[in-house]
Amino acid sequence: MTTQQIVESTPAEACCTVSGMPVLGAEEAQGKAQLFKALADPNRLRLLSIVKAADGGEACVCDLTEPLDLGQPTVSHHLKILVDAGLLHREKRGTWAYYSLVPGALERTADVLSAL
Amino acid sequence: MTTQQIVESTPAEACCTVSGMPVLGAEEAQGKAQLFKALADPNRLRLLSIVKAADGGEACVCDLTEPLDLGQPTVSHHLKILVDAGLLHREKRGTWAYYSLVPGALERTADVLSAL
DNA sequence: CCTCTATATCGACGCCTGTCAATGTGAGTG
DNA sequence: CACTCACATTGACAGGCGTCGATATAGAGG
Repeated sequence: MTTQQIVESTPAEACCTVSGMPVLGAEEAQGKAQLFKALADPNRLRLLSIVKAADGGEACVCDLTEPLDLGQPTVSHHLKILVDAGLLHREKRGTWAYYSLVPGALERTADVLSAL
Repeated sequence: MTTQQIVESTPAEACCTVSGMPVLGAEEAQGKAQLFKALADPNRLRLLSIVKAADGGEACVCDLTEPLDLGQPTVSHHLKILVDAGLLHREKRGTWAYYSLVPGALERTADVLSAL
C-alpha cells in the first residue's frame, strides 16, 4: 500500500535528459562486446573462414590444426570460444568432432553493428 | 602508433590461395581482427552508440565522460582506438574535440563478416 | 603576461588472454 | 583387455589491454 513507486528515482543512471536517445546500456554493451571479442583474434577469424569454406560446411579439428600452424589444444581452445559465442556448432560423430557455422550467426552479428 | 585505418582499405590483397584454398590469409586476418578488437569493449560500443545518437552526429569528450562513468584519460584512450580503427572522425574546434561516426564505417565492418 | 579549461599523453598497476606441454577422456581396434 | 587415435582439459607463463593518477599541450580570456 505504501506507494513505493519509483517514478522518478532513476538511480545513478541519469539518462541525462536525452529524450528519445536510445543509447546502449551497460549490460547490453557487455554482452555484445563479448560477441565481438570472439571475433577479435586472427586465428579465430581464419577458423571461421576455413569452416565456412570447407566441404559440407563442416570440418574436424585435425583439418584445422595444420593451416593455422597452432597446437591442437590451442585450436580446441579457440573453437570452444567460438561455440560459446554462438557462432559455431559442435557435433561429435565417433572419434571425430565436426564443427560447422551456426546458420545466420554471422548475419545477426553484422546486424548488431547497424543497430548500434 | 600504427595508426592505419583498417576499414575500407583492403591493401595488397596478396592473392593468397596458395594451394587452392580460399581461406582468410594470416595478414588479412590480423588486420580484420584488429578492427574487431576495437569493437570488443563494452565502453567503446557505448561510445559509438552515444556518438551516433548525439545531436548533429557529433559529441565532445566532456559529453562522453559522464554516461560511461570513466575517467577522462580513459575515454580519450578509447576514442583514439576507435579513430585509429577508422570508425570515428576527430575534429578539433577551439578548445573542444568533436567526434563523429565515419560514414559507412559500421556498414563496411558488417560486410567483413558476410565476406568471411 | 598569467590562469583556467578541455583534451591528450605518459607511467604504472592488475587483470585478461593466447599459447604450449602435460594429462585426461572416450571411442574404435587388435 | 590393452592399445591407439582424436579431442578436451589443466596448469603455467608471457604479453596485451583497460584503468587511473599525474603531467603536458593548446586554446580562450582576463
